Amino acid sequence: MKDVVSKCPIEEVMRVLSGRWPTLLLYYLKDGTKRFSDLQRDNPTLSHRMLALELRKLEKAGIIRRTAYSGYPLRVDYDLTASGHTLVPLIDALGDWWEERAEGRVESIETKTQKPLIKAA
Amino acid sequence: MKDVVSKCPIEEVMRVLSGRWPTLLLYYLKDGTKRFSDLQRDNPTLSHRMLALELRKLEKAGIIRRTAYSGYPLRVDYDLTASGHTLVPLIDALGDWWEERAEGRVESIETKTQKPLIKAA
DNA sequence: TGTAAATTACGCACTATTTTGTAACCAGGA
DNA sequence: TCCTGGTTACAAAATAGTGCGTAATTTACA
Repeated sequence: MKDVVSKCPIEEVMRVLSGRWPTLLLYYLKDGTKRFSDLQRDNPTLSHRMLALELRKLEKAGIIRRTAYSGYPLRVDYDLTASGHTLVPLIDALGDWWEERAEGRVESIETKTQKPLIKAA
Repeated sequence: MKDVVSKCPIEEVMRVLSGRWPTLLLYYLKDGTKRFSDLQRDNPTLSHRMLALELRKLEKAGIIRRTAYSGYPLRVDYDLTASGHTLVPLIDALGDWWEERAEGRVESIETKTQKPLIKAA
């Protein structure tokens, strides 16, 4: 992650979408506006720190929009931008691809050491 | 990464595609068969060990195929499976999406601390 | 009436966990 | 012995979790 200038758009999208949370958040948000605390409740295994970090990242990437209201008890809304909405079907397509290619597969993605198959030349 | 059974296909694809290397390797391989050493040469910033690990992961995910030949200076070929090939355009779509949404943007993805905007309720 | 407590969305410092890099080693064949 | 592809052990680095602090206003309660 030393490269400041990355030439490839794919590398850049992946930098934003990599990890467990970005796509998950995308999914919680695609149905409408949510508050920080909603997202926390929706996913208890995501720490508030991570949530804040991921939300910022997605915001900078122009995928979500953050709206803060002055007043107490404090309130901040998050929702998808237009860009964010166009992203959803692309991610869906990946999910569909996975399911198709997973037909009949039982192997998990766990990395176990395995003996390589040897084919003759 | 405690979840052994992940319900969501999107979560699973992202587990495979997350990080710098998977999509990159996909790109090096989409033009045809490559050997381990080719891939090493193509991307010098990717360590020997990482290359081996990523290749295994992609293989288990059914994206690439590994073919080992018994014979002299040892030789192993990698190429995309049929599934792998159908994945390429989906990743391309993400790249295109990024470029479109990036129009006119100068902001990098660097995470700087920034004061939140306050809107009135 | 005064004051303490609760509320919400984080920031910060510190720790734990995971991922990645380094380097050394291994196996099989000419 | 050298070569290729790969593994293992250990170190370094990146990433994620924990828990406290805070702001400004309302509510709780003696």
